Amino acid sequence: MNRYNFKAIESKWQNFWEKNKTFKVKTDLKKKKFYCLEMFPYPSGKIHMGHVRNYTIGDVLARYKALKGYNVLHPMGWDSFGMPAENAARQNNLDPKTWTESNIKNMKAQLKKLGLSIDWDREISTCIPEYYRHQQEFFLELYDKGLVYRKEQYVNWDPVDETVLANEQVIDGKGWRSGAVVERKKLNQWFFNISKFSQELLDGLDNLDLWPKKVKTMQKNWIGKSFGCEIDFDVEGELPVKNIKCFTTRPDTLFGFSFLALSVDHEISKFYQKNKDFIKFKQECSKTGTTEEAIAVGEKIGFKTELKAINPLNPNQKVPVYFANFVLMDYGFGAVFGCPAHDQRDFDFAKKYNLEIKTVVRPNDQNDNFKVENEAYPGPGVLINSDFLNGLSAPEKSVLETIKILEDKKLGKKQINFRLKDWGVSRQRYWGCPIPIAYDENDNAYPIPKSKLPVKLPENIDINFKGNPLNNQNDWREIIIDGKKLLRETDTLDTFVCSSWYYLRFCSPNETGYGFKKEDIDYWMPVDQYIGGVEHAILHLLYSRFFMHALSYDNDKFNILEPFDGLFTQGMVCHETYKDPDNNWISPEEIESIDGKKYLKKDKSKLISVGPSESMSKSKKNTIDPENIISNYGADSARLFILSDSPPEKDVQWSEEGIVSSFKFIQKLWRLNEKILEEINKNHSTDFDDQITKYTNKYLKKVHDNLESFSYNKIIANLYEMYSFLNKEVEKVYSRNTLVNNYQKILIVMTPILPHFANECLSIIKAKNFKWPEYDISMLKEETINIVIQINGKKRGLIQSKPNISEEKLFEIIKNDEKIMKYFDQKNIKKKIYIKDKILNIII
RNA sequence: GGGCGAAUGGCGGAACUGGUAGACGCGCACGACUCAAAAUCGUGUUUCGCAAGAAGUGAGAGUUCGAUUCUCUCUUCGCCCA
Repeated sequence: MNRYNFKAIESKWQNFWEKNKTFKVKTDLKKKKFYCLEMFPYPSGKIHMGHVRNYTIGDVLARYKALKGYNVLHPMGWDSFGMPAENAARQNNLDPKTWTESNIKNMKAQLKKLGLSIDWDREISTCIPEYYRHQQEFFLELYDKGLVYRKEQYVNWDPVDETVLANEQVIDGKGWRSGAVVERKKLNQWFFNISKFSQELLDGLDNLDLWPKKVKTMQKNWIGKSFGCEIDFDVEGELPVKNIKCFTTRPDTLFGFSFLALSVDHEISKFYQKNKDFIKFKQECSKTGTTEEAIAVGEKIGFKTELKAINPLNPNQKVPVYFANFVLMDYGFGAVFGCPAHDQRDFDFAKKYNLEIKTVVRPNDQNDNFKVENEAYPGPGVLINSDFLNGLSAPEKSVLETIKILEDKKLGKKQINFRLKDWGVSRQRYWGCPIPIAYDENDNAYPIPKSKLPVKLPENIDINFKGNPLNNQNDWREIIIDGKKLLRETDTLDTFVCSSWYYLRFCSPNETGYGFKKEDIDYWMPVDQYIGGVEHAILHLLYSRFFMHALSYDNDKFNILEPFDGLFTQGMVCHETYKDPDNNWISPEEIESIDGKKYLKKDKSKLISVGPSESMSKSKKNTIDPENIISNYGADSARLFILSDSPPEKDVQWSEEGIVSSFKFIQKLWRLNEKILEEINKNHSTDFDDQITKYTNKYLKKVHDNLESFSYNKIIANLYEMYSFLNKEVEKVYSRNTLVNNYQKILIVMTPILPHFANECLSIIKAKNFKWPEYDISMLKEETINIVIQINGKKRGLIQSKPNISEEKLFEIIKNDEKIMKYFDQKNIKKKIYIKDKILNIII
């Protein structure tokens, strides 16, 4: 008996697929298509277990759909612009391009060893001019449509990386990569007008039935539609200001009004430009970040103006107007009215400046004497101390009612507000897609004519230049357009722009005239199944959706609004963490077990403590290198293990025992294969043929159902069950044809998971041109069924019977069953509940 | 603080629309093979109990003939937002 030689067989099949271009596809209108896409990787150097999981899940689906007869587009590419390349280049004193290219080469070789069914002829890389030139074209298209604009804005500035960070890249007030405390800085930036599509992006979610609910909720919250009211406050004072506009979601709390707060960038600030105290105050404000979190957590500070604001519902009430650090210019109108009793920020502010705190909402279970004391009460309830609004239930009724009153008196109007802000796409970085814009000496922007695209990144730059090396490239910066001497933009595009349309490029990877060919995207788009990590739930997915809206806008030749029909978010790969007595992280490869419980460092020096299983990360050293796993156990073992046990959407625990047992199981399957090959040549009978055919049918149905519902872990369980059935049964003599037929079907449905092993076995039994075997519904009927007998809902027995048995007949059988009859006396039966062929519950 | 989700043996996890809880795997125990070990194969494995039996799906209630599944309250954990 031969041991299964995975090394020889896996490389044999990988070479076969490559040589025959098995997975190469073309646009073919006669065939139904399936576009299976996994999020493309950043070429960081090596693949990690997360990639193995992501691409295995996708590959199972792609191979399944191909066998089902679909024309399957399953491509792979590289999200190859971005900061790590620049950082690595600085460290190793080489250029980002060289570093990136060599990483791609390595990772491609690693991915090939996984045996993925990828059409490598469609490989793309976002950092090459053939890709990003089309991105520049899109940028100019959006520019022409008015969806791109430039404005000066405060940004989150990372002083270490010398770059701008998106709000979501700021974590606890610090840069997500550098960890430096983030500052506020005003810079000229390019923006995509994503907020123009807020409502459309929100509505679109309702039709994405094949997206996880969780992701849709997250996007909904991110877009943040709120319903409220715009109120015009009259003001008095020495400044030439008559009124101030505010947006509020709680106009019903107007009677609790005790101050009005302005953003330091509010136009009224122009009257204070020379006031030293104000300048100092403004500086103080810039120390708090721009995130909503930083504002909520940070201390609330204010600068009192000489203005007084008048309560529109109570003209006798006049309250002070402040500049305050918790008011942002880009939300609402940069002005809010303060109601301390029912908003925590306002409460903190009022406490600090000794302002009135008037309770105007009481919780439903309190009486009208309720008073806010130590913290604001933002919850629902009933309006009190509010004159003609008293008694209204808050917030639903009271908000609507108040808006109506304000509208009638022409003091305000209903308004919808979104939290979603425009997408700042400028990055002060070298390794990104150049923005195709140049400026004259007055800083007027000129788009680079399309005939001059691509704007190529200069090579041979001085990567050690502090800040953005492009600022140092004078030869490159200068450009003459229409006889005018201009200077190029040196900011590059956020890499999220590159990944916002790459799935279109996969449809026509070699098209030179434009980013894609219409007939290709008409055929392939949308992506039928998109698979990736949940960490991209908001940004990447929202930006991609926006990009399609933006391309479709004012364009009758492009009408894709939603790029991803189905979305699946897989869980992370976790591993136990290890520490030595000095509290240093220790990698799993450096330790060994003494008795299965205690661990020592391999040099026997130190006892290791075992920590909780956490998602694999370099910093905690709990990573497992897929390359070692593949060379020790083979790609099929790795695929089998990564799919087994945990459902794909949940985190999976990596364990040494697990991968070893997957490896052993493939060896078992191989021995079974040899056994079957022997049996095929033995005497033939047809006595048992029905039995194996029926079993195979049931198995096919289970695998099919589990494939369709992404329950890949259950397919592995089915596979184990199938093994033990066949291993026991195969020695019964089956007729040759029946055995081969059924075995072939079993092997075919194995190919998505164990492509090398199953294809090898299929070729041994000379199976050719096979398709996905459909199960036969008529063969799924059971001949004997089990009926549970319950007394008062408790299981007391099990009756085997033919299907379709009547209650009377069943009861006749029970009467002769002592084991059941001892539990009750027939005279005491109150009621019998019979669910046909399933259960009989006798109530006594 | 808000939103969403989860909780089932020693562990990962099954259980279709309410109908045999614990499939399958890991681990563990015992047995076979072996001088021995590894590998392999077989048997067993929710808990208590010799057994008959009883209890049992985070806790508590409710609906139901019947609840892991539905409803309410609570606890813990995870993720996202703040």
